[in-house]
Amino acid sequence: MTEQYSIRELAEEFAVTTRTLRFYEEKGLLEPARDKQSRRYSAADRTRLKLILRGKRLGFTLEESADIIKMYDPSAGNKKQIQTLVDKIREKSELLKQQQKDLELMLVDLATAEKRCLASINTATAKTA
Amino acid sequence: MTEQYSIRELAEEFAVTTRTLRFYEEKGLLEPARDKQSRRYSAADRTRLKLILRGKRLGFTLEESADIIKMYDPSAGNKKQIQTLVDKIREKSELLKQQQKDLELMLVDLATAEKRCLASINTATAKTA
DNA sequence: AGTTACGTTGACGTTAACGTCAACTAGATG
DNA sequence: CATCTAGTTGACGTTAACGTCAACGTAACT
Repeated sequence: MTEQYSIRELAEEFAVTTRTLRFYEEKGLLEPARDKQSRRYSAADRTRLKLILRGKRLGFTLEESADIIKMYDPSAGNKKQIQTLVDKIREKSELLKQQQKDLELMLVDLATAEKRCLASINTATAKTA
Repeated sequence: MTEQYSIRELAEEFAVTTRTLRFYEEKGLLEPARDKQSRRYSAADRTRLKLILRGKRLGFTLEESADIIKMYDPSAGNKKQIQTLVDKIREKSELLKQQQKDLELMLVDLATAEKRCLASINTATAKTA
């Protein structure tokens, strides 16, 4: 069957515009086949889109997402290229760990802030009551 | 004592440019005092900058960071405003949790990719040896 | 007085990631 | 046949977050 998707199907599924999908193609992040004129997206394209959007949610640029996606490609170049990739992966991991720390801190802060807000509401209500 | 910082001191400490600090001020994120002409940053300004940069690392826009910083302000408005803030906090928390999931997934993926790369290097070395 | 260091306010330039037309094609349908 | 409904390719517009001058102030050395 090798599932196929029209540009609109894929766009709707991931809540992006068709313009976005064409833009990603321009940037070399997607390479859909063609049915005459129209683009036909494969399951692989769908996966790549998923990875791109996950990268976006984490604040990666498209170029960075492209790099990350390349890491999934088993046909990576020669020894030096591979080593470079490994180094990049290590860098990314460090960054991600930092982000996790930041996230935890912020979650704690937000929880504290929420408690303060709720307390403030109660006080206000008590006063008015 | 109430520590004070010049624009350059603060910029260097956080590895940003002075332009960035002035830009944040334009956007209402910082409000340094003035010594004649020059800006004098307080410990509070320093903390806000820290929060802004933490937000940046997590992919928040400056406006979003501004909102988050407001949550730290105990003098938050009336009941409705406070409730709105609480709602925002909840939304943020959900987003952050999603990010954590994304991060974990990506870290797993990167680890797998690294193993593949290393294996690939070994194979290549074995061949050449 | 000259220059060196640090600061200031405009104001225009830049990049990423799309948005938003316009003008066109190709197939399906009343 | 006309008119939807998807799709296409330009090409210019937009926003955020600064970068990059230019032209100037001031305070301290030397």
